[in-house]
Amino acid sequence: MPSVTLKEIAETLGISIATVSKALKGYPDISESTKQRVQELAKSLNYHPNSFAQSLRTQQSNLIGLIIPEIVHHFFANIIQGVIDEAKKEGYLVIVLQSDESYIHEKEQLQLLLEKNVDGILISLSDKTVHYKHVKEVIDAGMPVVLYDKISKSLDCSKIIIDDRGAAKDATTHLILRGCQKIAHISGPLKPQTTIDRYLGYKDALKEHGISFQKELVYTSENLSYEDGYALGEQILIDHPDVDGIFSFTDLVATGALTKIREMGIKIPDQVSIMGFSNWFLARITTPTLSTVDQPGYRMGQEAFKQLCKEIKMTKDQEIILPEIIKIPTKIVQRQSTR
Amino acid sequence: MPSVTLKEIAETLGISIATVSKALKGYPDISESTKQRVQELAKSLNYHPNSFAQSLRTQQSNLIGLIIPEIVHHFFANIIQGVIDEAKKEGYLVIVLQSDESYIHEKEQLQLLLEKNVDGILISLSDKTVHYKHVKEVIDAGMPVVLYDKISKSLDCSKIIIDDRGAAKDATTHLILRGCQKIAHISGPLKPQTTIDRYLGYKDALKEHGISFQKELVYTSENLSYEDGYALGEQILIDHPDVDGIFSFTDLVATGALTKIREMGIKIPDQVSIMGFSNWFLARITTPTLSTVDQPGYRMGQEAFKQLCKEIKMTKDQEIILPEIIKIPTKIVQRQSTR
DNA sequence: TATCTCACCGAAAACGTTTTCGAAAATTAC
DNA sequence: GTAATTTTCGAAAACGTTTTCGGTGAGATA
Repeated sequence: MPSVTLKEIAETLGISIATVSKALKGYPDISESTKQRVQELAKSLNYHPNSFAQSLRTQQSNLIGLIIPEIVHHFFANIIQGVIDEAKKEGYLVIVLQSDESYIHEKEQLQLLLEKNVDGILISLSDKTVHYKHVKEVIDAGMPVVLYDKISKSLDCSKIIIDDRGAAKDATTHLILRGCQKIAHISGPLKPQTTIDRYLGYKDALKEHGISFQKELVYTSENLSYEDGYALGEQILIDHPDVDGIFSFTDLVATGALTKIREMGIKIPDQVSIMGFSNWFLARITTPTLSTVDQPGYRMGQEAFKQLCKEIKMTKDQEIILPEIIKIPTKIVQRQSTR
Repeated sequence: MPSVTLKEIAETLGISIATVSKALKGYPDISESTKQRVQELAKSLNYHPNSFAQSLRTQQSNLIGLIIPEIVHHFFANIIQGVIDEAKKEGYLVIVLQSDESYIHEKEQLQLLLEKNVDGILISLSDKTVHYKHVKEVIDAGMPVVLYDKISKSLDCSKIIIDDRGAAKDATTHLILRGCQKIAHISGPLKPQTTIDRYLGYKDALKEHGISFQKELVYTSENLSYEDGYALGEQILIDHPDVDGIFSFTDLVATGALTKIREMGIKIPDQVSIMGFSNWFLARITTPTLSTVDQPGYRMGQEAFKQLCKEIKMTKDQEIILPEIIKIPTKIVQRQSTR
C-alpha cells in the first residue's frame, strides 16, 4: 500500500531525487550507468509515479470528460467506445457523464469536469439546451471543448457531425428511386439541429425529384419512442392510405411504425417502404429488417477525440485554436423494408 | 485561465493561507467574521480548489474506475448509468474502460486505474479471463475492488450478482407451468459462471417438475449472436419437431431463434414458446414480443457503487473489509412469446 | 600551472492544498 | 491586577513530482 517514491529510490541508491527523476525520464545529462541502476531498481520495486504529484506539477491530468445525453442508446454507446479506444492510444482516460437530456445536469457536469481539471471536454448538447452560456464559459476559461453530434452553430469551437441534411436527402432519394411516389416523414421536436436538418433533407430530395412537398405528410413524434412510431404508423395510413413510403428521423420510431403497419396487414415493402435513420442494432432484427442510414458512432467518437487531443496540445503550446467542423460520411444500409 | 488560489485570497485579505483554507472548510477555530469575508471573496473570485493539490494532499482522487466487457450492450449500458448516477451522489466521477472481453485489456486497464490512483474499481470479468492473479494483485495492493455480474468465486472481494441459477429455474418453470413438455435450452460457451448457472437452473426446473433431462436438447451458441440463434432455432426443430419450448440463455440468441421459427411458419407461442434472458431493449420489439428474465442492470450498477463506496470509506478508516455477496432480484417479464 | 570544456549530478523552488501545533490576542475568573 | 482560560490565527511541514540552474571534478588545452 505505501507506494514507493522517488525519494526512496534515491536514498537506497545514495543519489538525489532529481537524478532519479531524470534517469527515469531519460534526460541526457545522466550517465548511462546511473540510468541503468535507477531503472532497474525502479522496476524491481514496481515504482509508478504518483499521478497526483505529476498532475500538480505539470497541470495536466491526462483525463478528458465525455458528456453523453443518454448512454443506453446504441449510437451513443458506440461513440463512448470510439472515444475511449482512441483516447487510450494517447494515454488518456475518459470520465463519462450522462446529461440525461437535461440542461441542469449538463451545466452541473461541465462544472464538475472543470473542477476536476480534465484536459478537455467532449460534449453532445442535450435536447433541452437552448442557450449556451454555460458551455461558452467553459470554452472561455481556456478549456478545450469539442462538440459532437448535437451541436450549436452559435458556439465557437470544433464540431464533429454527420451531414444530417445530406444523409436525409439520400435516404428520401433512396425511397424515390425505388418507386415511392407519396412519402411521409416522421420528424421529432424541432429542437436539436439534427432533427431540423433531417426534415430539410427530406424536403430537398422531394424538390430535386419534382415531387411537391405536402405539409400534412409530416408527422411529429414527441417522445422519440417505439410507441410513438406504433401510433403514427397507423395514423399516417389512415390519413393518407396512398402513402407508399415513410422516412422516419430515427430508427426506433421507424420500428414502431413498421410493426404496426405490418400488423395492419399492409405489405412492406411492396405497399409501403420504410426508411429509418441511425442504423441501430435493432434495425437488423425487425421483421422485415429495416433499411436505414448508418450513422457511424464509433468513428465519430474517434474523430471527436482526435480533434480534442489536437486542441489540448495546441492549448499547451499556447497556440491559437481555430475551430474545425468535421463531417463524418454516412451511408445508406438497404435491408428488407425498402424494395 | 490562471485560476485563483488560496494564496491570492490570503494576500488580498491580508491573512494566512492556513486561515483561508480553514475558513472555507468551516473549521471551528476561525471567527465567523473572517469566515464570511473569506467565503465572500472566494465566491466573487470564483475560487475552486485545485483538485490535483487536494488529491496529492489527501491521497484520494474521488475517482473510481469501471471496467465493462462491452459498452454497446443494453445490460452493461444500464450498469454504467447506475454506477455514474449513484457515484455522483457521493461526489465521485467515473472513469469507464472497456475490456472488450479480452484478458490482456482487462489486465492493462486494471494497471492503468491503479496508476491513476482511483479510489476504487468496479469490474466485470471478461469471458476469456480464466485466472485472476491480475485482479488479486490489485486487491492485495489495498485497492477496494467490487466485482459485478461476471465474477469469480475464487476472488476474495465483494460481488454484486443476480441469482442466475434461480432466475433460469424460474424462466424454465414459467415454460413448464404454461404447458410446455419438451423444452430445449440454448446455452453458451461454459466459461462464465453465469452461463453455467443458467444451464443448471434449467436442469433444476426440469427435475423439480419430474421432466427428465435430455442432453440432446441442449444446444450451444458459440458467438452469442443473432445469427447463431437463427441457425439454432431451425436446428432444434429439425432435430426435435416435438419441442414446444425453448429457453435461451440470452435475449439476442432467443431473438434469432424466434425469428427463424416464425419464418418457418411455426406458431409462437401456440406451437413453440420461447423464453429469453436479460430483458434487452430488443425483447420489446420482436414479433411476437419476447418473454424474458429482467436483469436489472441499473440497479446492479447502483448497488455495486454503494458497496464500493462503503469499502473505500472503510479502507480510509483502516477498518477490515469483509466481502459481501449481494444478490439482486430478477423477475419474469411475460410477453407474447409464451402463452 | 592556469584556464576552459564538458559530462554528470544535486539543491532548491515550485505546483496548491491540508493540518498540526504553538503563539498571540482576547476574554474570563479570582 | 494577575492568572487562567478561551478564541483566533499563522508558521511550517508534508504530499511527490519536475525542472532550472549552478556546482563539481576530470580531462583537455594553452
